[in-house]
Amino acid sequence: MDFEPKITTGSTSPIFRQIVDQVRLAVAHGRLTEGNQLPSVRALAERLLINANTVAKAYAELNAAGVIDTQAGRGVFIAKPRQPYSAAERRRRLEPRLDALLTEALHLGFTLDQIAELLRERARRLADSNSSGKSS
Amino acid sequence: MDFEPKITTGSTSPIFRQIVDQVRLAVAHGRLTEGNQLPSVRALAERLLINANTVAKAYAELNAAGVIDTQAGRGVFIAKPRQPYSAAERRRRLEPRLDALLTEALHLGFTLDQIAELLRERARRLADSNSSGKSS
Amino acid sequence: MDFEPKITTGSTSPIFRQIVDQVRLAVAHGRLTEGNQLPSVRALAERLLINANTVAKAYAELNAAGVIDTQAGRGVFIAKPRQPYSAAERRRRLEPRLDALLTEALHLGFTLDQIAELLRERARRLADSNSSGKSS
Amino acid sequence: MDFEPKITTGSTSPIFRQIVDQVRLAVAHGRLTEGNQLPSVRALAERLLINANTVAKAYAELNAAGVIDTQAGRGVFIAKPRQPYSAAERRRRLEPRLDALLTEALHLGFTLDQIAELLRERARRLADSNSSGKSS
DNA sequence: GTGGTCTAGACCACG
DNA sequence: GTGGTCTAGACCACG
Repeated sequence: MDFEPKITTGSTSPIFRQIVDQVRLAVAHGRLTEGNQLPSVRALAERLLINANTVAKAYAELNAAGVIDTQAGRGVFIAKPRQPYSAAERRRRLEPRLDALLTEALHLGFTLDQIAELLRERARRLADSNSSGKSS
Repeated sequence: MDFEPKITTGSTSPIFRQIVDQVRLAVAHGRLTEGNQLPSVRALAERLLINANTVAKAYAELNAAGVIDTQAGRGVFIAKPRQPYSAAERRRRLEPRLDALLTEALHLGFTLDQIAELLRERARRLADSNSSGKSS
Repeated sequence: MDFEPKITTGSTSPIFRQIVDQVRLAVAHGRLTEGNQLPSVRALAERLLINANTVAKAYAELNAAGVIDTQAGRGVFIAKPRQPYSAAERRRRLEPRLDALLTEALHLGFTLDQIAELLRERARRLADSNSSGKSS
Repeated sequence: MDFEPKITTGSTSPIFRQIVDQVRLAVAHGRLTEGNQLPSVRALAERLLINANTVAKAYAELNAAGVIDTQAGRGVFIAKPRQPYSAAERRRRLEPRLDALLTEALHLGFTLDQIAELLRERARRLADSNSSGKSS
């Protein structure tokens, strides 16, 4: 319940998406695991100084994606990890994001090999922070 | 002037972004170099059967990014390449996007090796679709 | 575009769900097929005398489920049929609905065999209305 | 009085509905018959470790449906079975639910035979979980 | 014109 | 107290 997302109001990505991404990241890092309770819609809205509907929208998306279980009247909990999409759908969902990343990285002047190496480096960092609990 | 972007009206990404990305990719791949002329806003809009405002918006973004020079009354040209960012700055800009991609991909159930392989596959496809599409 | 859902404001199921179900049913019946355009968010909201956000919520769910493709600035279209969920996830999603139906039907006094027979009968009706275009 | 519903707090369906459904199923299956006594609101709430209001709400619905008789100061009993609906009325009530289930299932990619098979499987499971769960 | 995001606030269902 | 639905209305992105 001490989950504390940070949002940036003037950012490129919408507030509800920042919440979704941070919950996913926290799950990927192992900071949130099955059964952990998230703050209530209203509590998180107050803490972040945003509208409760915005939090509700983020939670609805996480719910649809099977990341959290929402229990009306009880609260919001991290769900048992599952893999809802078919192999084809998973590729379908990842490819546009890969294309966007590639376009951006190539234009920044990175070569494909550099991008792949950076990717592995970030993945290691992710794995480390996962096992050691927290690192910066 | 024979630059011929391909746009997909039924795509997820906005038309203006497809144009921006394809110009940037062509520059990154060396298919468009300093001084090359691009079609005028109106010419490109007519050829692609899209709204002239959409092309204008794409060109405006490319102008602001220093990728092209719009010379009133003369035409639109690829600008002198500039590398305004230091190596550290380039990494700083790319890393959050890499992290977001990794989180999403790992969440979808892909392994790091699968992600790297898909990345190379998409890079091949992006290069192919851009180089083979020069004539109309 | 002549898609005309009927909603009941005092009903048990929320308005946005009624819209979702009717689009799905129309697709199942073959009355809506790939590429067909749906009314815009605002147009449908005006026609049904409901708030645009309610229609937007229905469309967002259909979008997430891959039933429609939403193109900002262009409109809403029936997507190419696809099967986004894994086999396990499909069962996971169907079972609670089967349980609810069984409970209701058994309490109404139907036997399991009667339920199964009724199910086939409704499926035939669905198939018929699909091939003949429209029936009551 | 040895009626012992099983509730799952982490479930999708509300607790009060789980109680209602289990009483209805037990009646439909003949495991509870006219005159059988159910635990009092408080007793059941304590046994299930849930709020007494939740049990009260379930009993209220069962009362309204004529499934149970609450006799103030005496207890809660299974009512005389009544079959208030004509055959036509029963079908009229079930069909829209069958149609909704079919639409959803076909949309998920199940064939009619698969749906029928799953239906029987769930019916077996519902019967088992109810009959084998009589003692605490 | 199209859809997307967000706020403010009401009302309901569930516990 | 918990989350869910809906309205009314502002503002933004895209074409």
